[in-house]
Amino acid sequence: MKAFKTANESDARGNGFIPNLAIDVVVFGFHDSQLKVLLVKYSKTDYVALPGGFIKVDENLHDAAERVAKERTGLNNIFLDQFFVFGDMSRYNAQPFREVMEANGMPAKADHWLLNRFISVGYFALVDFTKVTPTPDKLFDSCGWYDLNALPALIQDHAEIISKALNALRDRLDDKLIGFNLLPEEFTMGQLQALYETILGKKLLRSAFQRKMLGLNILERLAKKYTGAANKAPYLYRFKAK
Amino acid sequence: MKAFKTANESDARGNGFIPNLAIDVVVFGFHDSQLKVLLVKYSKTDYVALPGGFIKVDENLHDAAERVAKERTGLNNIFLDQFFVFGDMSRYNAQPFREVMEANGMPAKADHWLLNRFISVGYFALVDFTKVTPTPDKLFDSCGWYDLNALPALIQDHAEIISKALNALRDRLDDKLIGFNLLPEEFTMGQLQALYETILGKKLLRSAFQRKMLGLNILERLAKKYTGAANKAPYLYRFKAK
DNA sequence: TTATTATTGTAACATATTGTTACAATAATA
DNA sequence: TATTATTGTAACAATATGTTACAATAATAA
Repeated sequence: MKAFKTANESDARGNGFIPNLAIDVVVFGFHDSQLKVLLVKYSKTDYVALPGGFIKVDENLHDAAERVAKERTGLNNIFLDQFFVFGDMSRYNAQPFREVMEANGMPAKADHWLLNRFISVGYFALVDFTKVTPTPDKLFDSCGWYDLNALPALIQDHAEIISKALNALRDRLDDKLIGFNLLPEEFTMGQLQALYETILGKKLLRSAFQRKMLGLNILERLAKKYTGAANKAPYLYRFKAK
Repeated sequence: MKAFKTANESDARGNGFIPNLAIDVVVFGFHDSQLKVLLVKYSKTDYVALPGGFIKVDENLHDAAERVAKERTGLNNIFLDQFFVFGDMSRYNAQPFREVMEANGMPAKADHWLLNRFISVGYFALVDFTKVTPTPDKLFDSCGWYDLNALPALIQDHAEIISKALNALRDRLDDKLIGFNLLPEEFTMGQLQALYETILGKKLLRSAFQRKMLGLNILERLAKKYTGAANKAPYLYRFKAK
């Protein structure tokens, strides 16, 4: 969960928001053959966390997730998928928030709504890395990409949330063909394979991979891409929506 | 969501429970080659709903789901899986609850906590039909099995919740081998195939199905089962836990 | 201009998985 | 003892996937 977003969140009562319920969004990007995750760091402390937020009392849950994702990426039409609800008492630890609030000159009274126990709905977002503008909260955090293989220490259970998000992404990759959301509009077969290998965490055979992808009939072949390399130029492809 | 369960739920403020958040459990059973769903019917009205409940302020989410499932089935160690969170505003309709409360002599003041908007975490449970004792709430409902193919009208979005639960069950059937939770301890290959066919909604080829199941190395072959029918007696099998 | 080099696109074959047909082995009953 | 309806499994066919091989480039070097 992530605190201090819109005007009302700093209200000690949390007026206008559903209490005890948060959203955490794992925003995945793909760059330099690496999976990246968008994280925020609270100012004046070193706490690193997932982008998160709360649900307005009259807001659709999915809209709240979109709002959170849009605030941190600057993007519209983000691919978002629910994957798990985190509701163990063991995840409850208000200490980081208390410190953040105090470090930023905010009275952290014991009954402040943000210091209560929260259950959090986990979403993952798949975005085109090149289109994202990591956007910090105006008041309380910085925001940026981190390598999935070199994550810093995260508050509460946010490391576990990322881990479960990655598992969900892996599970749904073949059935739901959602990987394309991580690539730019046009891409080569090599880039697509690198993406799959990175997500699945294993090497794939080039020949079989290409045959499979082309056999799915979801790729439109475009012009060749002359990279300047001393070899045959690969074709560009575009994902064919149904 | 389901109302009026333990002492405190009838409190107009909902003290002790997390507000605006509910759990709905789709309890699946298998009987007579049919999938069954456990539903409750509120007394003095004809509203039919999924078993549901709320989360205590200091209770693990999963424990709350177990508690709800246990209250309606009488079973311990129930297989439970999260599948979706229902959070659209369009599902919000307090009218049925208002009627139920009034019909049962309970003052349904406009600010009663149960009449607020709820977001609901969907779980499905897989149980051995023969072991379940459908147990109504002491005060406000009856409880029983309904054929999945002949569901009555349900309140709010409960029909959609069941539909999504079934989809989740289908998706996870092969990967996670959870179907066995719907069968008694010992079963024949024919029963197992009937279960799979019912869940997947299609016929399977006996020969390939048997070969696949045996090839998974998860079945322990027991004694033959003499059914009294004029044909070869099938073996009984038991699911081998890892 | 003509090799050289690395990579791409695809064919060809091998292996594994799944679909389909066939048949022997029963457990009652006639 | 023959008949009947299943069950367990083999055998073959059709697909799908794993693996190897090779022609077709797009630069660069000779």
